[in-house]
Amino acid sequence: MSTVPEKPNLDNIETIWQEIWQNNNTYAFDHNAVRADVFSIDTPPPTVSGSLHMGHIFSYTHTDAIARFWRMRGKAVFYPMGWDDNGLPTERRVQNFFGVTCDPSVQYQPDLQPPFRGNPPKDHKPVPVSRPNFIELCEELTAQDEKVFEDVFKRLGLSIDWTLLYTTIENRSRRTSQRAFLRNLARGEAYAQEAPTLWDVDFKTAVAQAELEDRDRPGAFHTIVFHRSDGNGDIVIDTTRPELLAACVAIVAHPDDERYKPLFGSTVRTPLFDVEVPVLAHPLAQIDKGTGIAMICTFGDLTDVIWWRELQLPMRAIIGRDGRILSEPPAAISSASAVNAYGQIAGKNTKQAQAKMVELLRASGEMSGEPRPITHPVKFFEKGDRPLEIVTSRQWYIRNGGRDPDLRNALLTCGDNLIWHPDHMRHRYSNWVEGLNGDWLISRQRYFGVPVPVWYSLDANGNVQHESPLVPDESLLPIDPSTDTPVGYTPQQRGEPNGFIGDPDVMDTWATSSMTPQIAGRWEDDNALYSHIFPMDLRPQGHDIIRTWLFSTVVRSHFEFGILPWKNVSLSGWILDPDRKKMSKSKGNVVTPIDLFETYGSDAVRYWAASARPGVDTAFSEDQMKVGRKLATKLLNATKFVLSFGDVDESATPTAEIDMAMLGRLSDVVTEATTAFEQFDYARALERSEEFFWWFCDDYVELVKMRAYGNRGEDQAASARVALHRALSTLQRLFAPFIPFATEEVWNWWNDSSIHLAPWPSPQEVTAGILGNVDDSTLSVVCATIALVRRAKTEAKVSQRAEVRSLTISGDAKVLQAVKAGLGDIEDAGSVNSCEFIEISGAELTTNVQLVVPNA
RNA sequence: GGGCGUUUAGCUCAGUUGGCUAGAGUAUCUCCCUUACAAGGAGAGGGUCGGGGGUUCGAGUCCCUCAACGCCCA
Repeated sequence: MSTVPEKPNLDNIETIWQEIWQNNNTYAFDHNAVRADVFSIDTPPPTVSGSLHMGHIFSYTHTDAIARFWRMRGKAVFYPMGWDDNGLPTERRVQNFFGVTCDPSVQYQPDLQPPFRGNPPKDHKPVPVSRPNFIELCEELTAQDEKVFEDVFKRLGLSIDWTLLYTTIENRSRRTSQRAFLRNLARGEAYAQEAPTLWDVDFKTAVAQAELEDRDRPGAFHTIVFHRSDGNGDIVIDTTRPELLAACVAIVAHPDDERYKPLFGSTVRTPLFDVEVPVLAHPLAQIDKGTGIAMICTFGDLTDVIWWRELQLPMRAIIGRDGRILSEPPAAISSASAVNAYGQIAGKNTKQAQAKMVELLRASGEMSGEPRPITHPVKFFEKGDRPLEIVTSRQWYIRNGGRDPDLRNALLTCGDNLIWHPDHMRHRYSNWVEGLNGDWLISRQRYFGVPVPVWYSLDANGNVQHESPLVPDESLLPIDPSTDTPVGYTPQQRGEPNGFIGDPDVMDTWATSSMTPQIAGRWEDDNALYSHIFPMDLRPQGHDIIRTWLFSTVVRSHFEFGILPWKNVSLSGWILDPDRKKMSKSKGNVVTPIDLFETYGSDAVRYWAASARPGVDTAFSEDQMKVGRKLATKLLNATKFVLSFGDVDESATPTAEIDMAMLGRLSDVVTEATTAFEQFDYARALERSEEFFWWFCDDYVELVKMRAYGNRGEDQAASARVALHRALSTLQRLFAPFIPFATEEVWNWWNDSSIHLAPWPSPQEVTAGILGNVDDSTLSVVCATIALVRRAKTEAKVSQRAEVRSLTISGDAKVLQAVKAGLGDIEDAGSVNSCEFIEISGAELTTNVQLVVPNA
């Protein structure tokens, strides 16, 4: 028994159904389902201190459509959500909100009250709090942000099982991350090393290769005169960083450079600082760059690091972690005038130091000519505002193949074995892995993150014993070495001779995010669950984080389990504004999702997203949302029409050729949509279903409408009605993954349970009971005939309702036979009073329409 | 500099191993209040498939080349 509203509409359906789904646990994962019956998704956890934008709406809709398809296919869908609240963006937000700063040396204080909750005055000096207290404040603040995110995603209609929710900073995530790290450490996959490290002087942290970006910056070549030690003249070199002259350890030219070949092996003295440095050959020196000979400093750029390592040069660092020139000169700078020169740059930032060096070199006559401006690429932290410096420090690394060809090949094979959607995205992965030039630096000199879970013992003199870190038992995780005490020590021994200290650093956010399958699947906390969902079926994500999130997850899974973390990975494209520019806040062209939900409805916004083919950059288009809204409205009205005939014997079989042919076409559509979905091509599934649906409404329904009302007798009506029912049921289910609210609404008019738990339609059920092949050409000819009648009426500028006095149809025998099979429907739909047939052998379908002329 | 992608109607895009006259939506124009739907329907016009070359009986589709745009990496 169906209940159809008098005037169906889409108002408020999001609110209504989202609450019902929540109360009925419609999307609950079945924890008892065995692996073969599960479809598991490694959902990207959005950064909660940011905001949800159209890019999120876009890509999460794609995943949701896929999740809904597999759920209807009978899979237990493991579809968790996570919030990424671990990391720098949250840290900054929390500092600004509460007026605190994190200081790992401070003691934990239970029930700490921050000085402010929002808007601290500008002159407020941040209050230092312990790392555990800081994390508590982060959790308090992110909880608010997370509620907003949750509401948006629910409004969008994501079929998440919210009981599986995780955050990347909560206890469970910290435990998982630390456990994985300790196992990496035990197996030698993680190690600490003192090494030159790219350093952001504002954030005061090391950064990894994956977080770098090149930015073109203005610079200038300065020509500086070095003096040959043997007194036989000078050598002029070009450098963009004269302020690093005091850090110079050698000068270098290309081994084939005839100009400098005779000088290799000799030495020169640096201007001002009078340090003797060798003239060396290395293939990375560029013959055509500047004078072709460069100074090597510790360190101006990554090439300096390579030269320093490969040519085994001494260390003469002059830049500190604050980005300023160190107060003490390197030991090699010894003469009084050299020390004096150094004193004039000590304490300055690099820009000030450069100006001073230029001044000094000019005064001494050791700079030739004026600086020559150039534009060159400079390394930046992707979130940073100043060029990175290179400082030497002790850092933790996880091996990633950057220094080990065997591991690199193994990880390349991992990429080869993944199924990529779209396939060409696999090149992004292999390009990245092939270009790695070092291991993955995971320590960050930050606070709000997962602490590196180790301590170090101190010897009798209080020296740190880095070579033998103290590690906690896994059962104690998560720990914070800044407040927890290692086994065998007392808290009072922290920092004392023969005592201990904690590692002060936290891990990179990717070191935790790379564990999302393990965090969501409760690895080691609930191994039964984990075995049901891992390795996962799908990792959906943006292609911008292939080098970070995707790659790091592959690395961790490779080390811990020796297998890929997922079978499939799908990459969504970018959202472009109508000018085909990438949408971004700074351009001011960002639209708020909630406003669009209000204006067009969630289904309409989803329709726009789902129309975009996998991986393709897509223009933001409100027009497309309007089309989506039309589709949803049309489905409501079509449903109202089909259900208006009352209950239908669902077990009956259509008998009219037209009806059977329509179902034959629909059955093909089901096959195509199913195949497309199985290949993760939701857009194709939608397109095929939609194309059929509009044809169904415009042609088929119009053809059979009068017959369904009973114009041609009860048997004929029954055939049309059962065909309409079957088609409707099928179409509603085909659209369910895309427009979940509207489909649930209409399904609810004639079914008791949720459409989202209904079985995905099969081609067999659509054509059940229809024996033998139905000749589709009958339907084609009938539709073509009625189209010709419509055109005649349009050309005569009369209503489609106008009567046709007589319709003459010509064509060959086959055509006429087809027309006759659907003649009743043609006459009804075209208001045709009488028909004549003219058989012409081999002729195509033609018609002659004689209209009833009004008032004639 | 290396890699990848895109280029089809005014706009947004389909077009699967080469195969009927290259399609859809949208926009534009014309007509129609028609008993599921005017938040609708019927119809029309609109394309040198980025340029050039090649393979083939046949190329939007395959090959070569050039160009523009976009992304990734160095």
